[in-house]
Amino acid sequence: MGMLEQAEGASHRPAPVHTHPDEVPLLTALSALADPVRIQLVRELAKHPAWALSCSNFDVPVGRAAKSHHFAILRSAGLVEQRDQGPKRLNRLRREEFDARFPGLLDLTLRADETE
Amino acid sequence: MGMLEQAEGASHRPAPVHTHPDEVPLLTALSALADPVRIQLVRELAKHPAWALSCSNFDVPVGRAAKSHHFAILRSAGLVEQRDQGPKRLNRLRREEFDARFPGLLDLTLRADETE
DNA sequence: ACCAGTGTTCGACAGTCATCGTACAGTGCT
DNA sequence: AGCACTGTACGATGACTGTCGAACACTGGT
Repeated sequence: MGMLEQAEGASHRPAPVHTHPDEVPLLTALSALADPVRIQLVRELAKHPAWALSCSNFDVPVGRAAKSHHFAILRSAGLVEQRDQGPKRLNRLRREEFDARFPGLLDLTLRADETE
Repeated sequence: MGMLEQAEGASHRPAPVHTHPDEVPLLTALSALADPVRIQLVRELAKHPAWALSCSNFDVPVGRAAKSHHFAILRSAGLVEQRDQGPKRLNRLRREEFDARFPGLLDLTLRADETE
């Protein structure tokens, strides 16, 4: 069985739980971005094309457990979408959708911050 | 004894410490707004003209001590300016200055939030 | 079938934060 | 002088949160 199957691969892994930005309260969005590690994740994510990076590709000064935790928060805030491909979990920044819900907030986060 | 007298009548009270929005890191601004009580304070402040409200005029479900703490955080985030008048401490939302530093963030906070 | 790589979950821990009650300090008024 | 009002400072407390280590689960290749 070595066929190029992408639709029904009998994935025995629970799909990541997502929340659409439209269903995210403002407080949740602000809390998600009010963390240095998560800001770094979002910024690095924005520097690459969608689905280009898996979780392990991010260079943040925390272990895998904490990294997984941060991605869960970013998902529940409607900031990141994840898709499983093989053993990896590819990420995509939800630019348009999030910007439609919270106009300017993502641009603000991505912009170079002189006063840091 | 005092020779360092202020111009206006000898205020023996320490003036509130302010931080200009230009000197506020993004993380500090987001953290300041990532709190339900402070969001409420900012919104209520925006509904009245500048210097119209003293701290005790705000109807938030916390005691005076916590309220004072929240105002200190809002000051240090460049969101609120305070001025003493008599026993009261009048407040003003730093709309223009904060919006120049973090464009759109204040509008985002003040806008009615359907998904709450 | 084993194994290396990837990511999640669990328990535990330390640090931070929001809150309270109380005490304290100014201000203005009588 | 007192007194009422306003706001801050302090200490304590409970809750939340970011972090880790270890165990676990899944995938794909050897």
